[in-house]
Amino acid sequence: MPRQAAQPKQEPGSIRRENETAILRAAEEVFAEYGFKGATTAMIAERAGIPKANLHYYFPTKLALYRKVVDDIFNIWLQSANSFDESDDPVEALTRYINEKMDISRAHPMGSKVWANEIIHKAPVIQDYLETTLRDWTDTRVAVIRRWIDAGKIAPVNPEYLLYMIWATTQHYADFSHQISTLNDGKPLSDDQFEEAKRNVVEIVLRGIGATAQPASRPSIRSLA
Amino acid sequence: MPRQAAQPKQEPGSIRRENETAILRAAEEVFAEYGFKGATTAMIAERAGIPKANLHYYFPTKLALYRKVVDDIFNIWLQSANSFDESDDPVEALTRYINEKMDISRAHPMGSKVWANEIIHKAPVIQDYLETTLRDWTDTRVAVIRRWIDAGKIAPVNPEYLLYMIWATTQHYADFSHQISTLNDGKPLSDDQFEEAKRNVVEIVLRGIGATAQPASRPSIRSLA
DNA sequence: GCCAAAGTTGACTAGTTGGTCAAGTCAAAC
DNA sequence: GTTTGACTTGACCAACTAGTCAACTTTGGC
Repeated sequence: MPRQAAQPKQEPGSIRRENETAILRAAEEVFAEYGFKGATTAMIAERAGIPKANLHYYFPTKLALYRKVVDDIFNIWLQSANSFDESDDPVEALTRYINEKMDISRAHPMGSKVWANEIIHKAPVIQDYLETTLRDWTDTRVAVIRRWIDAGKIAPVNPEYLLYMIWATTQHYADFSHQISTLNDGKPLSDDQFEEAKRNVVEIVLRGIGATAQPASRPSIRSLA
Repeated sequence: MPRQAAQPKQEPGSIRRENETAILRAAEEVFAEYGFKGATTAMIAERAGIPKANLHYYFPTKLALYRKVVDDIFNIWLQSANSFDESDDPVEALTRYINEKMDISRAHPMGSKVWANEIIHKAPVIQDYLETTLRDWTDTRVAVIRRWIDAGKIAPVNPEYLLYMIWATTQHYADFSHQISTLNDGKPLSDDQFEEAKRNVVEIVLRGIGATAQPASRPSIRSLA
């Protein structure tokens, strides 16, 4: 409730934290649905239950608020990175990674939409993330996939394009959820349907790269090429 | 050149057609890059090389212009439908369809972005397309895929989720082209790279659904389930 | 050469919106 | 009970932008 006031000495920043959280939550929704330009600070303030002037007390400009939203999203994004690295077996690693990315699409659809919006609009705010963190992350995983190929564990596919397929498909369930709902009789996918979708994605990708369904270590066979 | 004037009787609408085309081309680019709200009619007019007032002579409102852009995009979209139906063999049909969708992503990336923007923003303008044309198109193709499964030509995957994977992956090359470029040393994919990406997508999807690489008619085996 | 219809355009307006500001409120510390 | 610093908020403004308009030009047909 914004109606309370400060305990600056006792619990410094507790009101601040509470209000910032409410604003950020509202901002993520509004930015996702209307884009940066389409969103208004008045909308965000209303959804957060505070006057517009109060929003500007916590976030001096619309752009600063937007940056914070994007920043939070990117950190959630990176959390899915871990799941890729927990195993050196392609079946296990990719199963985990795809499931994790699908779960993020389910749990944070707004964040995914904001991200998609950014990329479509040529990343005016996140270009540095793309060139540094995302770039490094991708390079490392491409190397891992290449090792799997060299070890004969998966078919010789292009690692980048494999990652793009995984990103595209998993994020599609967040970014295009409105289209999916419309094609699903106007109702969002149920939990059961979503689990089925996850299984399908994992299954098609794993079979698609010639990874065995069971995580078994096969003798290393060098692939042609 | 907008500097010419009318031949209303001789070639009725030729200036009109020329200017409308220039405006629509500019509008597609600007709407793709900035979204509906972020785009301004002044930007579009400038890119089309005409004064803003002239733009409003041809398209009374920004929304009317946007609708026309979206309408054109959807028609290009539907053209890829044909490629799905030209064969009843899954390998041939899906190879054709995926390649066609990839080619559209390459040739009309702006259109794809406008479409993605619309869906992310809950389709304020195209909801009727989703509920009618796209819905019908999807239902028909789902039935086709189901027949392939029943005939044992492909593995028993969920047809909807297979289509989503194909849509997501192929459109990713348009919608996320900026991210792809950034990860590709800041340069757009070359023609060779793009062809490789196409081959990878086709290969992974076909293998992923257990379709044989060579279009061969196998004896119809009923799948379990 | 004159007319009508199509096309062109600079200047204007009304509405929207990000951001400011001054006048407050509140509660703990002293 | 007064001070201090955090927080709140209605009213306001400057910038931007979709759309209008009236005066103008161009062109082909007669």
